[in-house]
Order: sequence, then C-alpha cells, then structure tokens
Amino acid sequence: MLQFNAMQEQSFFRQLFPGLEEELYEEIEQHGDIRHIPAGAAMLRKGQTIRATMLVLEGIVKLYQEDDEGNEFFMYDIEPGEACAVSMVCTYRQENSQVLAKAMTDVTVLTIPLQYMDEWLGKYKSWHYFVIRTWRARYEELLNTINAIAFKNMDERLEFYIQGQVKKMGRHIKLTHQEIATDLNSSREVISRLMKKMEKNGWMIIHRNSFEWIKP
Amino acid sequence: MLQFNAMQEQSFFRQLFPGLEEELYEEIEQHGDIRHIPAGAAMLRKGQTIRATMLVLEGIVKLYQEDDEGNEFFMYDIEPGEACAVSMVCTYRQENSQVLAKAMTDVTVLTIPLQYMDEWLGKYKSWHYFVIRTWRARYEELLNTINAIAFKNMDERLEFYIQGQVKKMGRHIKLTHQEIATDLNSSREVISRLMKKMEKNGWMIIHRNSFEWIKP
DNA sequence: CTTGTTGTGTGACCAGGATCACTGATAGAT
DNA sequence: ATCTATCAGTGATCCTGGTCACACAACAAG
Repeated sequence: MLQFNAMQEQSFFRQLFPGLEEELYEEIEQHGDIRHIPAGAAMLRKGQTIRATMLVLEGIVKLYQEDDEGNEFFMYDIEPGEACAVSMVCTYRQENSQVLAKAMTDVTVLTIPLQYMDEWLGKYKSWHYFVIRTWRARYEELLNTINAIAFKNMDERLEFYIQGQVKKMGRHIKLTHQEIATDLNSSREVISRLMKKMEKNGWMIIHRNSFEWIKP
Repeated sequence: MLQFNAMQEQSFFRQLFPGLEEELYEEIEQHGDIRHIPAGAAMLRKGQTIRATMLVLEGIVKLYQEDDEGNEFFMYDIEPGEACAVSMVCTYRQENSQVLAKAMTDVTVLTIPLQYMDEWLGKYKSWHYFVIRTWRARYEELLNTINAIAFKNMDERLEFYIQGQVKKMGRHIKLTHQEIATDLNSSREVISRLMKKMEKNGWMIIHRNSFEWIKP
C-alpha cells in the first residue's frame, strides 16, 4: 500500500486515464492506494465483499465466472487503463462479487475506497462518464463471450483466444495446453488435438510450454 | 407516437420508475414519446443505429444475441420498469446495436431522444444512478446467462427456468414445449423428453399447451 | 362427426467434445 | 549425463444434445 510518490507516477496515471478533471486527479492521488499483486494471485473471489474500486495500472487481470462447484470460466481480460466494473458498485452498500479476478501477470492496481464512488459521482462529470463507459465496455465483452460459447465451435474459439493473446503478448505465447483448456472451459486433450491441427496447417509452431503463432 | 395525455399515465410512470427528481419526471413527460409495438415485432436489430433510449412501460421485451449468420440466442427479458441498457448510450455519438430486441407481447415503451442522455446526466443525479443501475443489472443478467450455458446441463437449466416461471406466474404454466425450447436455445424434442422425465419423477403434470408444477 | 391444425411422444442417428488410458517427449535438477 | 516431473499426442469410448422422420393426440371450425 503505497501512495503516489513521484511526479512520474502521477503523469503515468494521467496518461492511462485521460480526460478527467484536475481536481479529480488530485483526489485520486490523495485517496487511492497503489497495490502490487503477484502473478497468479486471486484479486477478487466470488462471494467476497467488495471493499474498493480497482483501476489497473500495469499487468493483465483475467476475469472468470465462478460457479458453486468451483469451476472457472474465463470471460475477458482487464488491461492497464481499464477498471474492474464489478468493483464499481455505486450504491455505497457493499456488495458481493459474482466473479473471480486473477492476476495473470504481476499487476499494479490503484484501489479507491468505495465511499468515494458516490461522492465523485456527484462531483465529477468525467467520473460518471468513466463509470458508465466501464460498465458498457464490460457488458460488450460479455456479449462477445456469449457469442463465442453460443455459436462457435472449439476450433474457432481457440483461434480467437490465441489471436487475443498474440495481440497482447506478441507471437511467442507461454501457455501450456492445460492452461488454455482451463480458460476455454475445455480439456487438455481437445486443445492438444486442435493445436496439432493448426500446426499441420502451418498456423503455429508448438514447443513444450509455449508456441509461436505464424498465421498473420 | 403519443405524448403523455392523462394524469393517470403520469402517475403510472412514476410508480414504475420511482425515485427520480420532480423536474426530471417533467422533462421525461415533455420529451418522451409513447410508442406501441405489436407482439413479435423487432424493436432493435443488430447493426441498427440507436436513435433513442427505451423505457419499458408494459409488456415483455426479449433480448437476443444475434450473430452474423442470423442465429439468435436468447439472453434475458426486459420487464416494465426496466430499461434497455443497450439503448442508453451516453456518448451522444450514435452507436450500433449489438443485440436484437423483440417484443414478446404487445409492448408500450417510452422513447427518449439520445440528446437528452448527456444533458440529463449532467443535470439529474437520479438519472445517472438509474443509468448505472441499469447497466449493472444487465451485466448481471449476462453473467447468469453465461453461468447457465457454461456450467449447466439442459435438465438443470430447464428446471431453473420453470422454477422462475412458477415464481412469476404460479404453478399452472401456459407455455408450449416449443416456446420453452426457444427461450433455452434448445429444440422442442429435447425439452419434450426432459419434461416427460420430470413427469415420470412426479415433478409435474403435462397437459396440452400447459403444465402444472408439483415439485415444491 | 370429420377434417385440418397445432402440439406432443419417440426412436434412430449424428457430431462435438469430454473422459479414460496410455505412450512418448523434454526441460531442468542432481 | 541421467533421472524425474511435467507436458504433449493419440486412440477408444461415452454422453449430451441436435436433427430427422414419423405417429399420434387434442382441439377448433365447418
């Protein structure tokens, strides 16, 4: 839990989240805590009470739907400059998380106590635009997710998933088949088979623990 | 396209959408148009430009995800007192719909030209709470949808669906197997078979066009 | 009562993927 | 250099749910 401590960090934040009012930036710098989360850690579990809003500064956070039996279903990523919609509850009464958020890489977030949600909504126009934009963006991500599981077969979903990874991480992806299978709520064998097929088609080269995406 | 024309309609609206500022109610009454949509009509198609926000006054609207090949996937209902989140784009620039909205029954909506979205967000605190609440509620509907298709089998989904109907409509449900199948994005035969099984288990009694839920 | 219409019941079949049961690689650690 | 845990490849088999092809049941209108 650190405070903003350098001019550099401040301007970094302003670049990531542009277009807010000057006084709002100052409030954020004053009330927000910077927190580091190691890769792999869960940032928000299903059923957990939400105590703070989180804005992602660095790293990638994965959002999962989690059911009662402990299954995890990957829905979408949150990247730097975005916020966890779920954590932006604006009713002040604290609510329980429906989802599971995990740090994919080492992650830096700015946490803001919930009480400011309501306050800022009244004071800063840019803030409620930001909140609405965030909800809207997340809603659209969910639409994409539904689209995928409702209409697409595993091969299409896998390709789409990999394309997404490539866009974020480059052509060399460090993921095991098991990890991919988990994200797509499938099984290792199925992913293995499909990836083998893609390799035969010249779309990728498979190594142990990683692969390279060639298809443009 | 009618205007509010009776005190009765005004108070009806205020009951459905409680807690807004008096001046906001007045603006809504002034700028909103009442529109009737016959059962079965599409109110918003995928790709269509959104021109107005819609608040549902009467009837049930069904929201579908529509893909490029014209498949429709039912996601959730919008009931009186709720709004179509998708139509509440607050950036003023008009956007394209990602979804398909259909009138299930005859529907009455209040449409509000998009330009007021931005204006009201600045002027009325209750309005942006309403907008955020709407997005949030719809987001949660989508979470439920994803949860169902990702983790549940058809039998569980069917039971859950029926339980929901029973809660709203009582133990005597007037729905054909085909209608249920459509809502669950399944096929009539599958629903027929599962319901037969439920009847054998003593959970329900099947009539033509309707059935009775017995299981507590 | 007959006839058409719409809903329901059922068996046969198929496809996508999940699961099982292995075997074969390979990167690191010793 | 060898060992060992982990990762990957592959066939066999099973299960769910979608599709096809009908037969039948109930109701409404003539």
